[in-house]
Amino acid sequence: MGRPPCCDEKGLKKGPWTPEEDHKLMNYIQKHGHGSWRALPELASLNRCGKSCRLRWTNYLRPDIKRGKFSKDEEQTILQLHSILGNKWSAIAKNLPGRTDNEIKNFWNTHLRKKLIQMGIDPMTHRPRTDFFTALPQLIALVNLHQLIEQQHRDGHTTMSQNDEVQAANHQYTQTMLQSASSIAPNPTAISSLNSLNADLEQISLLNPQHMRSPTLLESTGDEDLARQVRHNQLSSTFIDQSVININLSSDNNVRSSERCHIEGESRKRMLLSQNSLPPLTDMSASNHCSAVNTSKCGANSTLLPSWSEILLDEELMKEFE
DNA sequence: AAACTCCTCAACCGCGACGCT
DNA sequence: CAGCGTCGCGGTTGAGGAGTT
Repeated sequence: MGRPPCCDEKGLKKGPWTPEEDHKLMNYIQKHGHGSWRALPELASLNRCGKSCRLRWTNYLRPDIKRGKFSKDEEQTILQLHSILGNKWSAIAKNLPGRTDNEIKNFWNTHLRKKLIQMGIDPMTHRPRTDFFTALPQLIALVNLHQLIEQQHRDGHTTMSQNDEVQAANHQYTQTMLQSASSIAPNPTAISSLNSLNADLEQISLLNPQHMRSPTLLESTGDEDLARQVRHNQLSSTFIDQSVININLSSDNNVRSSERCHIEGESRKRMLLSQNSLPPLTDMSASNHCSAVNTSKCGANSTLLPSWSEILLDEELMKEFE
């Protein structure tokens, strides 16, 4: 059986709308309202199907549509709502006045999704990806870079530059990632290659004990920039460790959820980070306390634990935390 | 300048939900 | 309750513009 595509009947026009068609549709709806979309094309003298008219109106011609680039605030709202609602574009659009579900969907697919992937965050779960093997080339490049720095060091540079120290801090982070990856490696070959890489890293660390300094110690000796970098890396290491041991914080989150709904978004994020409390790595869509229903009660910006994407894509917050 | 690739976004398609009879 | 019509949603496509070689 199956339903015939609506535009196939009567040879109705498809494809891009002309200014004349737009004008007809706008005029008709402004005078009469859209009424039945099915009946509208004939009444408005348009050789289009009702569906096409509805889409053109809701996504393009509606007078309250906001066009142009998405602001940082809008971006953060989309991230937050997507972490709760998933691909419920129309529900997300309800919290962004003037934006259509189609526009948000396009923005997500062309910008935000890619951005999250680049940052190592799974765009569906909003959690750091645990498939470390896809990141191995970058890790190896980091090791190579470090070896280059080592070489320079041995060649007579007795003090490390700021950049060297930052690289060293990155190295410490890399090492933690590799240790974590080893423990979840899916097969013996992968474990072996990771162990070998990790052994190399340990060698490098032994040669350069500064790399393993604590941020507190670094601060006390005046290396505040490096201390910040190390702290940043330790934050990253923390979530990787969490992923490995798969801590399920969902029940705890459920208890605290209603309180969190009342805390304003930004201060909430800062508070959580200052307490060294991080979002869970398990699936939030299932564990999350503030469902779509609660979202409407609490408002778009103050409902939930921040997701990883919210934290990591909030440039201001990350600057502060570093 | 031409050819090619990549990216964006308007529009389409198919399906499920819902309301009416 | 079943059948039908309509609407709205989410996934996907492809035209055309932008950028690169």
